[in-house]
Amino acid sequence: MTALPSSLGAVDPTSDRAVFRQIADQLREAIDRGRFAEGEKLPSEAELVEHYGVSRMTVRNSFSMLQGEGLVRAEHGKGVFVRTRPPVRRLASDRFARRHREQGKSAFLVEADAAGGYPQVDSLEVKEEKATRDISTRLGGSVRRVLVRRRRYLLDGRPVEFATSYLPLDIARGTRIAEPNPGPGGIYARLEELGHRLDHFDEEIRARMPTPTEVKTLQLASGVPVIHLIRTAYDTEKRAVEVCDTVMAADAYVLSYRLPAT
Amino acid sequence: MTALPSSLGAVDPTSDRAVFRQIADQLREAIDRGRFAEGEKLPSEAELVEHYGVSRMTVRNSFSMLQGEGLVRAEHGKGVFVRTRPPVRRLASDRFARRHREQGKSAFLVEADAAGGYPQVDSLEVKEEKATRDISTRLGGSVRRVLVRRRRYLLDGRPVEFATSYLPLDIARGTRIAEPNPGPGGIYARLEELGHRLDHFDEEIRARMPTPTEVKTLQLASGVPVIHLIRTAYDTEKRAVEVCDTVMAADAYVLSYRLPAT
DNA sequence: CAGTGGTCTAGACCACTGC
DNA sequence: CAGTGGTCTAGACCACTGT
Repeated sequence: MTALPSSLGAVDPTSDRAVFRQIADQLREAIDRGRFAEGEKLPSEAELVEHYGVSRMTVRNSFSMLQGEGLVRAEHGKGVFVRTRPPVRRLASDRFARRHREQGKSAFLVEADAAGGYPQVDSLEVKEEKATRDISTRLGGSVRRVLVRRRRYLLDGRPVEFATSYLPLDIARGTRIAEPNPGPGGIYARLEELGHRLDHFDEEIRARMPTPTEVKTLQLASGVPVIHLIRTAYDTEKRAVEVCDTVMAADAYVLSYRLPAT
Repeated sequence: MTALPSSLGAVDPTSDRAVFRQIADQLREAIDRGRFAEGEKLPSEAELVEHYGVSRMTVRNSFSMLQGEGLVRAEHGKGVFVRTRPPVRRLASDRFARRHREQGKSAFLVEADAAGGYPQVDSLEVKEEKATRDISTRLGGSVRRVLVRRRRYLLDGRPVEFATSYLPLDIARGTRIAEPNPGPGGIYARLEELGHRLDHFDEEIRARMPTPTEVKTLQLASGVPVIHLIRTAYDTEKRAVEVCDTVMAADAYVLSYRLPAT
């Protein structure tokens, strides 16, 4: 018996529960009980191999489970660590309020202010494209080509959100919206200046596991889902003037909405 | 060379990209391109072992990746299949509208109507408990004990949602709310009859990987996250009258909200 | 350098499925 | 029964980390 820094028990090879699951159970419980603190290193694979008297694959299989649950992260050459919860951004339902736009603040800045982090925007791309069927439908059905604005948002240097906006060409072409920097208050402020007074936004929310591309772009740890939000902006004439497709690292966000009871 | 039903290529063992990742990439691309349709069986482990000339562990590692991404599911003794997308429930932001309550419909029934599925509720538990700090805070801070209502919702026989409601005892004790079946229109209808006219709801939304308990309760496939929604109901006197903690299978839901632009 | 996790092999036995 | 995935062993070599 090695004297592990923790008090992990033994496994029962005759149990119905697979050995690697038993080991994962014990580690998970130890983490939940605070036996291993956030950011702390778990016993190495070699230590667990010796402690439990199993092969390395079995131990790795256990770690693999815990990674899939988002409980731990492995660092090559260093060890396996209990995942720390990153600071979250709370998206309030007033984040598109006109008073913010009139103060020259874009929605992302409003949120960053609230979170107290340092906001950045990068990998900006602005171009014209053919609208997909879905985007065309959301924009009212008759839109063929759109202005596309892609950008990635970072908070304190960490990528947290990847967003793509689609606007009908007859609205956006040749305006400040078609420039990389749309100016104070963001594109919603520009839309209102162009006479499209905003009435409301519809937001659709899904959650799923990220694609490999999203894992790269958002530098996601394994076991972290993404929140996929599709927002459509409507002006007071009931016209859809923008669709924004956003993918967010789920561990960095809490969305917040207020619903009327009437 | 075996003649696989698909046209999967070869792998480059000298590449920087690990062999099991290359295999996963090829399978993922084949799936994305529709080379394997939804619900279709992928080549067996043995077939891929022979096709790529690698060991079984390497192939299993590839499958493991795709499972983590929610792309495929393995069925013991049958094979590995492309995951089918279940019908989703769209939760509209008017699901708590008074007009529905007045028609005797609970929110879940309203949604099920819209989705066209067959709704069920099971594992109902109603009891009094000590409030956690978090629940107490959400209910205004001074609440010690609460009435707790736990239930699981099923759609067409599949568990999709697990919900727990917390209500202050001075409101709920001795009323129909404390009974397993609260009657037509659900507990919100009873609250209004008791004089707590509802004003609005605040909803907090998170997404994360499920705990092992949630995997069991919701019969979740691997690679499926959960949406965690915490709703607080307020009456017209600004009092929090209920907190509802809901965990949903993310592949079965699209949440939908309308935000004012003002 | 020693210690860590990342990848891979070549087997083995088991449990589940469908014929 | 043959075919499938589930689990496990006992090695091997590699790349990355910190001293």
